[in-house]
Order: sequence, then structure tokens, then C-alpha cells
Amino acid sequence: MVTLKDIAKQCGVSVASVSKAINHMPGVGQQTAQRIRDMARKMGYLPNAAAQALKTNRSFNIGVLLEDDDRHGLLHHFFVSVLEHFKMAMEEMGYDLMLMNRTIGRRTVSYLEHCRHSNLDGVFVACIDFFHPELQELAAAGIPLVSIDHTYKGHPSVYSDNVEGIRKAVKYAHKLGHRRIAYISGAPAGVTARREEGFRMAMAQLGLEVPQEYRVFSRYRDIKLTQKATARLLALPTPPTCILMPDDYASLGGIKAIREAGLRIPEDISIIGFDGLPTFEHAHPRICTVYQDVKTIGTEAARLLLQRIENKAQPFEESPVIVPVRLVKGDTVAQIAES
Amino acid sequence: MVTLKDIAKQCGVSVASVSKAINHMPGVGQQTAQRIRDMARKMGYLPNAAAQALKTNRSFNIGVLLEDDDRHGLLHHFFVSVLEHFKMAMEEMGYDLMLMNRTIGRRTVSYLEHCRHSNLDGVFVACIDFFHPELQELAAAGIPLVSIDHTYKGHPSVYSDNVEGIRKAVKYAHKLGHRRIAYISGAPAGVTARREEGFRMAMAQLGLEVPQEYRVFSRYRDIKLTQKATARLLALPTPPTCILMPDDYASLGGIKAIREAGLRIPEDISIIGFDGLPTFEHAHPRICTVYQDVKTIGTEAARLLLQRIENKAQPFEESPVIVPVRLVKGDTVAQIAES
DNA sequence: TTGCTATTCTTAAACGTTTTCGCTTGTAGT
DNA sequence: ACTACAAGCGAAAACGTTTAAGAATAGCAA
Repeated sequence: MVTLKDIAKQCGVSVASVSKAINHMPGVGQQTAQRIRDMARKMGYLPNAAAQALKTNRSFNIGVLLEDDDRHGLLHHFFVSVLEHFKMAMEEMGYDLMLMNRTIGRRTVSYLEHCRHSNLDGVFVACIDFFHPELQELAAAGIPLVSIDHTYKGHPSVYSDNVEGIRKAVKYAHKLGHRRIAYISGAPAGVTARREEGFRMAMAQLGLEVPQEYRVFSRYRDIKLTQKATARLLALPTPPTCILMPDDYASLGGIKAIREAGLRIPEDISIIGFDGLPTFEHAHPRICTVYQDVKTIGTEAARLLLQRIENKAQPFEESPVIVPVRLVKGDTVAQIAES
Repeated sequence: MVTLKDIAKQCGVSVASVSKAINHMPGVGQQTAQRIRDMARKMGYLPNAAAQALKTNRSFNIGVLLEDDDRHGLLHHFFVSVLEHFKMAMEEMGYDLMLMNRTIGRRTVSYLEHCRHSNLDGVFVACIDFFHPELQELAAAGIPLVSIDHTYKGHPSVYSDNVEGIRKAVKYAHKLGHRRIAYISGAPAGVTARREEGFRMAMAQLGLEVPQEYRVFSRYRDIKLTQKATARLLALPTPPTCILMPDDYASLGGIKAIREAGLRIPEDISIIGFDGLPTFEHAHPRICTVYQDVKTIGTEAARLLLQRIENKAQPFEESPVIVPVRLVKGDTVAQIAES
């Protein structure tokens, strides 16, 4: 491993000068600096991340907190998609991503402790249980942090425009003649309230009633539960003609229930999902869904976090960034005659 | 931040003793060691990873190389599932996972350079293009490495039993009366050859012919291409009655082609996928597929890599670990009358 | 008592950086 | 010719840890 010292020896200068030259700091003459840099390249010099981190307290590492109920956060299609774009943006700025856990050696520690141990410069949070005490602790510790679909006080966050998303879905169904629209909402996460609010508002605005039985609960990404919820809706005396699902993945359960009831999509009943991820883009039938702009969400998160890292000092008090959504029409909403 | 020095001061001992006590090294008396450890706990001491890495040349960080053609490795269902289990196993042993990239600061470097820069103890490789020169370089550099679905000379690797998987699929189709079985194979990756071999062998063993037109090529996870390949098969004078798809995801393309041809699954034509990931477990129709045991693959990979890291010295010459597969019957293979 | 060994602890160097400060020049201003 | 000042460079400390080697103490046999 070639170090600054080796380069210094070869160039006949001090280690200090080499460091300055390589980092393009003032205090070294133009030609010496160039000579040093040439030599460094020739010798295949690479800075030692550990030494740099030790000295500067900057690791250029970002912790990634992705964890859903089953502790399988990496399998969460939506968040992983966001992460992918976040990653690309961070890489471009020279940061590495580290999958956070709760061990140091053989010892179990908190996320915050792990953070400090590894000198993480910031954390990306996109798990489901935002209210876990350890996350509260992490957020309170003042470590730069950005979160998706939830806001921690004093930290930046990014959301899709959930209200508008649901509104678009409802409007579209209404335009195609649907009047009896039901909403299966997800687990109590930050975005759920907004989506429910969007549903309520959109329906009210269109002068549509929402019977109590049309608002049922499931959980995000829960196929079984969504299947049951859908079955319950279908069994109603006057069932809805269109159902909004918690998300595309969960809608698989809805589809199952509909098939089991002997109904066809969309001829007998229409459904609309949420997320619009490519995985389901080619499924049959192609679901009508609210597309979340994962690329923008990811890159915005990166931008905000970087900004936070640079200006660690001053407290942060901005509102969350809201990213526009888009309705993808698909094949699961039918035109029906107004009744 | 509380350091060894702080603890030493509080306990009235030297930094060296504190270090030894905390790491349970000999050379410190029983009661002093206990006193030191108690104090460390009380003061909330956490070792500084950077300092440790600098001193010991061990970072307890593992690089993760997940990258398919579109540079979206994190979205690859199968590899991410394996990674998830690999991660859990590595965490248990005190290792962190780092998503590798090719930048240091603003500069673009090779994977090997990034490895050295970050002092990675080992690398997990599961991307598609195993033949990329940078990966060859990485493997040749002697850094502990484990790979999935490909073997680098001198390094451990883990595979599903691809030959047996395809064989099981063919046998199952045969048992249900299929005689004209086609195979759409994936891109030229390590496993492809084995699967093709498995197909050839199984067919031969059952005394079935494989017309040249029944062996067509697509790419893994490529819906469009698989759609075309399927369409081509369906257009043959004597089309197959059962088609083996490259993987479950790509089979969505096959399903599309079949539908467009006005055929039903499985009444008119049967299909079998590969992977058996939960994402498609609830799709309709539920595909018959070869389940890869991602948990075992991931944990085996972890075990092998750890072993490699411990015994870095001696060269490694073992054969790849082969993990058994299981046929998931699903609803996409019909019983047909023997013709 | 003396000498020896084992135990407990400390000193100090080292890992590879960054960064402050001070020294030596050279140049320009008076 | 003297002073000022800036520019270029080097010495050295520091970051927090590990670890080899040495010093001090105690125990024990002769």
C-alpha cells in the first residue's frame, strides 16, 4: 500500500506538501504540486479512508435504514427503488452507502451507537416503523438525516403528493362513471393519513358519498389482509364499483378475492393501486395505479441530506419536499354507465 | 465522544490497559479489567471504527457488488433476496455491508481501488456481468470474495442446483403428459450453461426429442425479449405444449405473448418459471417454478466468506457449494392427454 | 537474603492522514 | 540597503486505537 510518505520520499518533499498537493490546497507551488500529483498517480496512490475518517471526522459514509416489519427492508420494492436513485446521487458526490444494523462486533447496540461507531456522516431512513424509540433517539441526536414518507422534527423529508395522488385516482374513476368508490387503506404510517384525507376531500368535492363500510383497513404490502378486506367489500349489499388498493403489491390480494367471487376485472369491478413500480407494469391485468416518482424522491433526498451535512450547524426548519405523482391508467378501470 | 484516554483517566490506569481490558486481552488483572469495563459501559464508550481499521487493517466491512445491465442491481429480486440473508448472517458476526461503487470523492476508480481505499475485508459478488475486466482484476487481487452463480478461480461460490432444477421441471411436465417441451434460455451467464445442460440431459433421459427450434434465447429478467421468443415458439408449425421460461419475471413476457396469441394458460399451453420468489407467489396465474433456496444460498455465502477472511493466507481450492432446489407446482402446467 | 519467574501495568511507537505554525526564501517598496 | 510581506515548504502534533517491549511489583524457592 502506497502512502503519502512514500510519495514524499520519491518527490523529495515533506508529507505535508504531498497532502496539500493531492487535496489541491494552497501552500504548495504550482509545479511542485503537479509533480507530486503525477507521481501519486504513477505510484497508484489511494487515500486511506480510515486515516482520513480518523483525522477529519468525516467518513463519507451514509447509513441506510431500511427495515419493515419482517426485517426485510431490502425486499420492499418501493423503498428500494427510491434507495437505488438515492444511491446514485450520493455516489456522484463521493459518498458510500452502508447498510445499518445493530451490532458492533458481537455486541448489540442501538442505531445511534452504530452511527457513532462508524462515523457515519448521515442517515437515510425509509423503514416502516418510524416510531421505533431507537429512531426517535437517532433523530434527536442531531445526526444529519433524511426520511421518506415521514418527517422527523428538525430533519428534511420527502413525500409523494399523496393527497393529489388519491385525488387523481378518484377523479379518474369518477370520470369513467364510477360513483360507488371504496378505499382500502394501509397501515397507520405517515402517508396513510394523507391518503385518507385525499380520499375524503376528493369524494366530497365530487359530491360523492362515502358509506362507512367503504372505508376498510388493511396493511401495506399485505396480500392476505387486502384479500380479506376486498372480499368484505364485495359481500356488501351494495358493493362498490371501484376499489382503491393500499398499493400494487397488496392489490394482488384484492385481485384474488375478486376472482374468487367470480367477478371480472374490470368488467365487473374496477381497481386502482398505488406505487406504479415496474415489477407490476407487465403483470396481467396491468393495474391502474398512482405512480410515485422514485427517481425524484431519491435524488431529492440525496440533495437534502447533503445540504444537511454541509450545514450541520444551523437548525433545520423547512417543510417536507412534496414530489408530484402521475396516474397510470392501465387496464383495471372500466367505463360504466351512470346509474 | 468518549475515548480510551477518557476511561484511562477516570480509572487511573494507562490507555493500553483500557484497550486490553475492553478487548479481553491478557495482561490486565481480573479486578482492574472489570473495573475498567464497568467504567467504559458507564461512560458509554464506543470504539472508533476508523481508528481501529487504521491500526488493525480490518474494517469489518464487506463490499456488496450488485449490478445488472441497467446498473440497478438492488432491484434484482433474486439477488437481493440472497443478499438479505447474507446480510443477516454477516451482521451476526459483526460485519457491516457496504454498497460498492466506483467513486472516491469525485474521482472514478475501479472496484479494486475502492476496496483498498475502504479497507474492505471481503466482497460479495452477485451481479450479472461476471466477466467484466474489473471483476477479473478484483478476483485476481486476492481479496476474500464470494460469488453467487459464478465461480472465480481460487474463490468460494454458491449455486443453486440448476441442472437438477431444470430436470425436475422437465420431469414434472413429462409426468403430466407433455412431450413437446421448449426451453427459452437466459443470457450467457454461468448458470445458463448448466441449465441448458440440465434440459438436454433430462430430455434425453426421457427419450424426448428437442427440435432445434425449441431452444430459443432470451435474457434473464427481460420481459420484451421473452415475449418475442415465446411468440416465435407459438408460431411454429408444431408448437410446444410446455415452455420453460428463463425466470419468473421474464415469464411475464411469455404470458403476454400467449395471451396475445389468444391462448389460455394452462389449458392451451403450459409454462414453468425459475426462482420462485414471493413477489410472484400471489400473482395470477400462480406460476409453476423452480424455487431457489435464497436463505441457504445467502447464509452459505456468508459462511464461506468468513472462512476465507479468517484464513486469508492459504489458497482456496474447493468446488462451489450447490444448494438443492424445489419444484413449486403452481397452476400453469396442465395435465394433457398423451398424443 | 538473593535470584528467578510470573503477573500487572506502563511507555512509546505505529497506523496514514490533516493542519497549524514557523522557517526560509524571494520580491517589492521605501 | 533595509524593512515588509507573501509564497513555498517542512516540522510536528493530533485523531483513537493496538501492541511490542520494558518496568515494577509480588511470590517463591534456595
